Amino acid sequence: MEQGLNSDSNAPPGPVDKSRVYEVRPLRCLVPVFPNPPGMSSISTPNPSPFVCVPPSGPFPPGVQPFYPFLVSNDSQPTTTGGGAQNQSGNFGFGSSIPAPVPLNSFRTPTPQANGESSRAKRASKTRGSASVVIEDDGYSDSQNHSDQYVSGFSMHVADADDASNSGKRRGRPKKIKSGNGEDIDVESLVNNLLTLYKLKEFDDFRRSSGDKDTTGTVLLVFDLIRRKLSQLEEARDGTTGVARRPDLKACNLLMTKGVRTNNSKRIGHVPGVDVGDIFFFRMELCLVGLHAPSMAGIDYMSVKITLTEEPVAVSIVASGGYEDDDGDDCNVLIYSGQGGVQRRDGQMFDQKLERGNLALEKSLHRANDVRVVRGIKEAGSAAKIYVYDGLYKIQESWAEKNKSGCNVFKYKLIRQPGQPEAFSLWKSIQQWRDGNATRPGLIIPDLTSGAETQPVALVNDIDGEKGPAHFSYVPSLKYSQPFPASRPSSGCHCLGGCQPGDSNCPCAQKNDGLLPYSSIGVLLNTKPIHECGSTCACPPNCRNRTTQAGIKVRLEVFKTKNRGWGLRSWDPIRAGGFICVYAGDIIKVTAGDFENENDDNYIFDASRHYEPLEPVHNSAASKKAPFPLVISAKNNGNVSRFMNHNCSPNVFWQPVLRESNSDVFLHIGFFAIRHIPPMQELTYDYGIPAKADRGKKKCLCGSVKCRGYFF
DNA sequence: GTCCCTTCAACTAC
DNA sequence: CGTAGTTGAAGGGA
Repeated sequence: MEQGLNSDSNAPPGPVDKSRVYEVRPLRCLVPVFPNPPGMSSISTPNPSPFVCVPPSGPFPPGVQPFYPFLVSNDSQPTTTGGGAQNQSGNFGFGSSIPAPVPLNSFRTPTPQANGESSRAKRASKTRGSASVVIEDDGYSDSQNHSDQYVSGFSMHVADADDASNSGKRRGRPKKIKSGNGEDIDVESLVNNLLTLYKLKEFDDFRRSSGDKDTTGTVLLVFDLIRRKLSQLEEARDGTTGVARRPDLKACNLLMTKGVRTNNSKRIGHVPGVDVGDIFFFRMELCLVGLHAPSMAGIDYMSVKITLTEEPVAVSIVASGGYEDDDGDDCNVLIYSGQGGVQRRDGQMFDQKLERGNLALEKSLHRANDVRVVRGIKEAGSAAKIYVYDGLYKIQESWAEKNKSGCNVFKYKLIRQPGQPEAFSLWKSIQQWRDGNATRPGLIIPDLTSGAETQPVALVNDIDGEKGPAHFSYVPSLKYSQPFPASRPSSGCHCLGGCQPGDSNCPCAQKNDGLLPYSSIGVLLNTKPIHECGSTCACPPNCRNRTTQAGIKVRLEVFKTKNRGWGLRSWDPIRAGGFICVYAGDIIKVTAGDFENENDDNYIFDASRHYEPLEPVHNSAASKKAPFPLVISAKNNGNVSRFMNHNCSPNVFWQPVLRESNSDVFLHIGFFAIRHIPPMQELTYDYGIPAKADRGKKKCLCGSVKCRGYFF
């Protein structure tokens, strides 16, 4: 299955260790031994010896000791005299006694029969499905208060969850949600509609077991749509506090029970449809695409049959800072702690055991199979954790050491396999650029906006010697001299603390079908033209219904592409639905009629063009019907969006954003992420096809499989 | 199949 | 902003 251990031509230089023993016979016949004194990390030794396997009775190579750290019972180790690690936790050795062969599964935890009473008590206190809330807030913290008001039709609670006490009774999973006026809102049908829309009804076993980019993309997309919809609906109910609400779990569960998932079967190595560098915002997303199956656990493993016996091997890990891992400078090295050793309830620590994931990692060390690594990143200033698929690693060595509580912890040193795209290391680099600890290579200007935006926008060229794009004036927004006329006069809202999702009296929410179009962190929830608050609204500038007015929130850079001139990309990860920027420039047309691009202006935004429906964006074709003919030129005046290139498979789309005041309507163009966009991935959108598509046609170099071959 | 257990979540409250 | 407390879902294993 996998190549031999030392066949890797890219292995780091160093003497080949002939003492390594690679037994074909089952490992249970071998005893792992460690070359270093117990408790000492081999990282710190000048010439670390590799982990070796020898027969349990010896002979041992010089400097190695038998490793029996966590013996749990005497009967599994008949010849020891010390009675196991509990009695001699400071000493991994065996003094003068040499142990007899012990199967590795002897290290497994004995079944906790003695704890029957406590587990019974735990069981009795556990109720199920009794939360009074089913539809959730958006996954990210909302600094604004929930409204206390009910919104008719959107306030929800679990239909059968009137009993929140610990009665001990188990309840079935509620499938329906009851609105405030007693009307059932069927989440099932909501989900079913989405599945039909995205053709996930006929999800076959092949797609389920083995994915591709389309499949993973669609599954993640529908997950996020459900999650966001649940959030939006829940926000519209009254603000229940003190209830842990997890739309991510519910969205995942809905999909899982319908079999909408991919890469269902575990595998060693890459997962089809997931690229190195792809980012995720929830652990459940890792489950759904088969990158990492456990919903919480850090180590995923599978059983592999070797000749007669089966043994576990690790397939993926999530390194998320849950244990006291060393955070070294080398992004290609990961020191990973084994699992267990801590009681989640009270934080009590005890020795880790060579079982489950730990055993699998140990086996994977010997089998030298690839292990996928997902890095969890906690961004400063953000409560959110982001997961980055960092590609394939191999386990180089393992050892045990004592943690701060004096308990034994397994450690595994993983080495990133060479030849993979930058992923986690890129995040580290960006962090350095941001902190000023390193200069962005190829940096020309730190901020080409000269402070016009809330975030600096770097100008970078690490391709050739060109010093920048042709001159233009940076303007952060669209300046109207002549707004569009409103069909009916609009009065602003009176939401002094900002528009709240539960406020049925807010006229701005009403314009958006009663639901605010943005989540609390500015993620777009709608697929219709957005009605934002305008100048006659009383809400403050940080109102969430002014998301596109608040300016750019991500750190962007304008960079020289290889073959498509200048482009735009982001240092920050961008969530699906996340706001990026508006299209700024000069309005050159606000009246009906065909627009003729007579000056071969390459910086035209034309809302009246035809746009192919974006499969990933629900109802995108309908939403692209801008209510007014708007043509913007960013040739002389513009913002970052003038650098966004065309792509036939874009990762950004635009939405009409309407801001009304009295009898005036100001139409703006907001750009949002179609899917999660990792840092430094070029931001592109579909330029669309003008009504007169006979001139100005340009050769498209987007390189996507769906490339039309040209753009305008 | 069921039930129980474990688990580098994600949230809210203080 | 740290952390303590709360509620969890999936999958392994018995």
